[in-house]
Amino acid sequence: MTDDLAFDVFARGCASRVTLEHVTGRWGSLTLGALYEGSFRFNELRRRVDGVSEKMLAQTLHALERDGLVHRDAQPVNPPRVDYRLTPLGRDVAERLVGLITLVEGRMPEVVAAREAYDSGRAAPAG
Amino acid sequence: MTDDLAFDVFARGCASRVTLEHVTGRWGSLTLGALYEGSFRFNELRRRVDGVSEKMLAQTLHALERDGLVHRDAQPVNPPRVDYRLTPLGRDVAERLVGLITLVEGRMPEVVAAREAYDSGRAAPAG
DNA sequence: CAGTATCCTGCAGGATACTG
DNA sequence: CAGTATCCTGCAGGATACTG
Repeated sequence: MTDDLAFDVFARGCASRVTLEHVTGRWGSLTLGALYEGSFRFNELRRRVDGVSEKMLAQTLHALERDGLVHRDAQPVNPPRVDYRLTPLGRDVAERLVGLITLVEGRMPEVVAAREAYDSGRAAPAG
Repeated sequence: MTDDLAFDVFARGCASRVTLEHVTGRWGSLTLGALYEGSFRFNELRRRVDGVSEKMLAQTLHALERDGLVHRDAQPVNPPRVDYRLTPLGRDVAERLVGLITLVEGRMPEVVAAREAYDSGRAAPAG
């Protein structure tokens, strides 16, 4: 019974699935990664989050803000100035995310070796 | 300078980006989560990974196997029997993934509260 | 600057049928 | 059982133009 918990928790936990997708999704993870470095304005983020479009960055930031991971600080000046930064919750999440990323990064030699073994096994099967 | 490292590492590290997407993607994360519980056959996994199609499970397992995260054990019997389980590398990655998931799961009350605050702020702005 | 609105397209991924 | 092959569709997400 107990060994089902860890899995069930994210296979069925629908509300958290949505948040998890915001966190681990392509733009979500990159945005959290960028904000882990500090506070940035919208267009600074656009430059940091390589390849993101205006639309997707806006959409991503809304999702993360709504989930309480990112704080949006809009200063009532002209021209507008809006700063984004992680909330304490966002920082905790980003920390774990960066930990996962760092682990995978550090193990890429193993991954690359596995890929080569896999590909050569396929190219010349059974030998 | 040093504060750029953690971010650059995954913004630009293309090879790892691909692996990261396998790990954090919808079916990849669920499959790793399932295999974190133990070893399973193809159709057992289909039942455990809720909502996955044959095609996507096959595709996901290939990617994870090629990355060296999952081991495929095909026994030469009839009818065929194939067991999938995590490699040591896969286990390390799944551990961090489950850690991230567990963190988000545990903090969902905060997320839900943030959403309610966000939504009511939108419904009745400035108040 | 910090976005929103609209249009459009490629491809993730589902459904279905078939195979060793 | 453990897949592969084919067809098809919805929507993620890009491009472009516009706004407070």
